[in-house]
Amino acid sequence: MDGLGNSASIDMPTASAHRVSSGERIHAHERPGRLQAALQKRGVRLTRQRRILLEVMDNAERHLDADAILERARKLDSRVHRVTVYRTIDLLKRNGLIDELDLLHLRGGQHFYESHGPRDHIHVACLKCGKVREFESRLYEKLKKQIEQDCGIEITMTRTEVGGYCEKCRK
Amino acid sequence: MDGLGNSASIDMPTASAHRVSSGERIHAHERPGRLQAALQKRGVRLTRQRRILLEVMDNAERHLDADAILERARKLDSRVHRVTVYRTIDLLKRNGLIDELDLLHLRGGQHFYESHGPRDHIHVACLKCGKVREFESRLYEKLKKQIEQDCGIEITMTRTEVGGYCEKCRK
DNA sequence: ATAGATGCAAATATTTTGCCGCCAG
DNA sequence: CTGGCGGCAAAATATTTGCATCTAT
Repeated sequence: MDGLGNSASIDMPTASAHRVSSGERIHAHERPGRLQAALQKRGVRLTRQRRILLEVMDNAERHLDADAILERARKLDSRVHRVTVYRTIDLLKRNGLIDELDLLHLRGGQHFYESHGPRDHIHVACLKCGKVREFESRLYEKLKKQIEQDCGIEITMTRTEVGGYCEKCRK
Repeated sequence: MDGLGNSASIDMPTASAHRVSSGERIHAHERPGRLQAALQKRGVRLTRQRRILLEVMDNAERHLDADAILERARKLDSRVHRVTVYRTIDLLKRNGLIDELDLLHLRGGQHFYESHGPRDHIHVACLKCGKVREFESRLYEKLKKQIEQDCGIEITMTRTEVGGYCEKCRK
């Protein structure tokens, strides 16, 4: 049941941060921190709170919003301020290191972030149970090429979010 | 320069509402109002303010946010309240008559709305000049079918937003 | 030493809610 | 007539900004 599409079931964000850890293939960054390395290479100043925030985002197994990031960061070091979370998110966005998602605003108006790897993917959400999974497809890559050609645009970011009812929730 | 892809250049939302009126093919609802007709058929009560709001949305040549809708509505009848705009948007969403877009939050956190026709389309935005155009493609339809199959989901809504730099802005 | 980062408080921006009087059907 | 609808004020949610202080380099 997959073929082209990769998948990773991910729980919807909740205030109570608990991982589902669906095991393998979450993404692929472990100890040193991809984000931290990237910023360092760009000569960005690495402060105590940045290190913590980057670690949180690097190790997140699901899409976190600002609030969830803050919560996790504070478990590591309570001296992290909410404003710093927003400023760090902004820094990472400006450097093109993370993607901002809305996940169809299933639970409010906030944004979710993911440290984006090399491959684009689609977010597929069940409107009933809230599960979100990621999906990659060659067709998607083809579609983007078509858009670039036909619209004469050079694409730098994409966001595809699909909502519907999953197998379980249809029964 | 088109083929599969339909296109319609649309200005980015601005406080000062002025239409670009790129002429033909904006969508396809004129006088009586597709939205109004749809609600009437469903037996929804049609109040003075609803009629106005539906007219505004039916005749919009570009994607409007709540504020722009209010502004236009007030030009027709100043007795329309902001809260009513939100409640009407909610009504239309619940009835599946409009789509909610973020347009990549090019200008803030607000949402944009469009009275959706039968065909899904992709929103392609230039990150520099802010122009948004719509794009339809058979490939997109195929992709959705693939997602339904591979993810076992029954898709009820999709949102694809693409950002990049258009021909003019690359020069 | 110093440019840039953080903390704190307050401001913004956007959307939602409670309550009560009003109007479309 | 009456139940849903709209107005108003206030709350809620999400994010940003000004300014003084601190710190990584």
